[in-house]
Order: sequence, then structure tokens, then C-alpha cells
Amino acid sequence: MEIDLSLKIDARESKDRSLMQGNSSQEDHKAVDLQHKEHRQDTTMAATREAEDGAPLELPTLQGNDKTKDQVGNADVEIRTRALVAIIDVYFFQLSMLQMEMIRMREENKVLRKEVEKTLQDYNDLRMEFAVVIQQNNPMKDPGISLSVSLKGNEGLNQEQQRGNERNLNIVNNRRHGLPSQDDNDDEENHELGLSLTLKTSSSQREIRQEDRNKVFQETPDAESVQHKLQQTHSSVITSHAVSTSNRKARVSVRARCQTATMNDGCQWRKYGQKIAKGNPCPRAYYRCTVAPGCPVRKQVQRCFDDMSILITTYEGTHNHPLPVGATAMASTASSSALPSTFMLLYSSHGVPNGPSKGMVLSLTNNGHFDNQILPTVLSAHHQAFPWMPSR
DNA sequence: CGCCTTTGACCGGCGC
DNA sequence: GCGCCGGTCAAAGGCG
Repeated sequence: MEIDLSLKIDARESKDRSLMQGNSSQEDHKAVDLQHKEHRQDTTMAATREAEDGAPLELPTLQGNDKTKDQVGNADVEIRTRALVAIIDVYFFQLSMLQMEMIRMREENKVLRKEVEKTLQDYNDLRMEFAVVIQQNNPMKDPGISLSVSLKGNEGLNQEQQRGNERNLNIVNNRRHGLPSQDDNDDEENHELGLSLTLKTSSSQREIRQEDRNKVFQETPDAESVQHKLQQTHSSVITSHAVSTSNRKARVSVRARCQTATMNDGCQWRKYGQKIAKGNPCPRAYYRCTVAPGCPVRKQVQRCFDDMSILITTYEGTHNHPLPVGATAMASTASSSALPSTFMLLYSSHGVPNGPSKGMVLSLTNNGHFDNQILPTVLSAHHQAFPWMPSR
């Protein structure tokens, strides 16, 4: 009997092994499941019935039957053996279940590993893009990208800095459209603040768009009408400009998609006035920098009439204090990964007679939503040229 | 109590 | 000179 039992066990074990080995597909798993379900039913039913009845199953009434004493002993052993086999089967079933679980987890592990590899690949790609953006933001390192800056009369820069900047720039707007270039004689006859800034990328389409904007700008000096024309002509790229009347302070206008009342640029501002400007029913709010007493920097915030989601923020003046930690932290943490894929620094007029004067345009509304923490990054990148901007 | 926003009044530049 | 308009002032009130 022992031999029979061991044979039975071996037979079942080999059957289980053959089922388990090399079975990784789901169909095989199902087959294994089915086999073991049937197996469990067969083997456990006998054992459970035995347990429930409290007596061996199909045990013949042996009392008073001397003739069948040996047979009774044999039947008893057989029943016990069957019970043992049932128990062993249960163990094997549990074992095979564990093995199946292991196989499943192994496959899941494979999938997860692929996910991790893919994520790592994406991460590396983003890092590369980040590096490219950083390089593009630094004109000194990448001669292929032309960041044009012109500063005149900026109290925030000394003469050497200005010369250094002008060495690397070209005055795009005036020359490109045949306007009399005032660069040659500005120093003598024009002491107004002129500030021109463009970012030329490899995209010729953007250059074309910018040329169109410049044409519009030339033809219509009125700020609001220019703005409207530009938006009608180029709905996807929104521009703006700043107008300074008689003061000589640096001034920049930033247009950005922003849901909040003001852009979070890291500085502390106090509202000191609000007006309904002509041509735009949206009120224009006036803010003063309160980081340090007497700081002359002010900003105007106004919603764009055509697109209420766009916030036009105009900064003016130079901070007389180191920027707060908040601005510094944001400038350093809001990395270029938060930048829109393409942001454009658009031009301002540079000494155009009778035109909108002395402003710079920073449009961050191109094709996407503006994270209101982007500004410090962009501004910090150009803080050397524009010290009134929040920076590191 | 200090800081902020609101809001009407005021001021100065500019065009007619 | 007058009116318009953008920008600023300052009192009042709210809020933490």
C-alpha cells in the first residue's frame, strides 16, 4: 500500500509539475486552475464527508463478521490512505496556487519594469529639453539664438553694461521695416528710454508673425487698436505692449493666461487705485511694491477685453531693495520645465516717432496655459538687463 | 492695530 | 482754456 500511495503521489506531483513548468500564458493558468478545482473537489469531498459523518465512508458493518476481519483492516487502511491523499492533494493545491501567484507576480514585475524604463526615458528626454531651453535663454552661450536687447537711459544699468548688451544685439524692429534707425544718433538727440527686446528662434513662422505684428504696429500707433488688430490677426499668439507717457522708467508689459486676480511674481504689492480705462470695460488695478518702503516699482494689472483669461501686467520702475526670499525661491524652483514650450519675447517700439514708446512686450500666452509662477523664471533669466524684474 | 482694498476726488499731461 | 483721460491720493471700511 505504501508503494501505491507513493506512486499516487508521484503521479500527481509529476502531473502538477508538468502543468506548472513552462506555463506562463493565461490559458495555461486557466487550465491549471480548472485541473486543480476538479482535483480539489474530488479529493476534498471524500475527506470532508468522512469528517462530517464521524466514521469512515462506506465502511461496511463489520461487527460479528469474523470472516471479513482482514478485509475490514484493509478497507480501513485504504480509507485512511485516501484521507491522507486528500490532505496531500490540498497541500499540493496550495503549493500550485502559490506557484501560480509567483508567475503572475513575475509577469507583473516585467510590466512594471517596462513602465519604469519608459518613465526613465521620458525623464531623460525632459532633461534634454530643459537643457535646450536653458541654453536658449542664455544668449551668450548660444550664438544661434539671437536675443536682442537694447537699453537706453535705463537707470538700472551702467554704461558698460549697456555697451555690453548692445554688443550682442541688433535692433530688429526699426531696421527690418525700413524705419529710420535711431541707434546711430539716439545718444545725441534722444534721451528717452528706448527698450527693445526680441527673441529669434529657428522658427521662420514666428519671424513672419513678428514681422506682421511690426507692420500693424507701425500703421496704428494707438495702443488699444494695435492690440485688437494683433489679436484678430493672430489669435493663437497674443501680444501686448507698454506705453509710457512722460516718465523715463523702464516698463514692460506681460500678457499671460492667468485665472487669479494677479500673477504671483514673488513680490509683495499693495493696491492703491483702480480705474476703468477707455476701450476696456475691465478695470485696471494699480499696485505698488511694498517689499521695501519707498520702492518705486509699480504695476498695472488689467484683463484683456478680448480674452478675459489673459491678464495684462505692466511693470514699471526699479526695485530699490533685494528681492524677497519668495521671489528668489520661485525663480529658482520654477524651472524651465514649467515654461510653455514656446514663449516669445516680443518687441517694443524703439524710438518710433509718434508710436507707442518705451515699452517691452513679454507674451507668455502662446498655445497654452500660463503657470503664474513662470514669470520669475523668465524675469530672472533677464535680470541682468532688467533689474526691476524679480530675479535670483 | 496694522495692513489691505475700495472708491471718489484730485492732479497733470495732452489734444482740440 | 477746457475737457478728456490716465494715474495717484487718501479716507473709509474690512479683515486677521
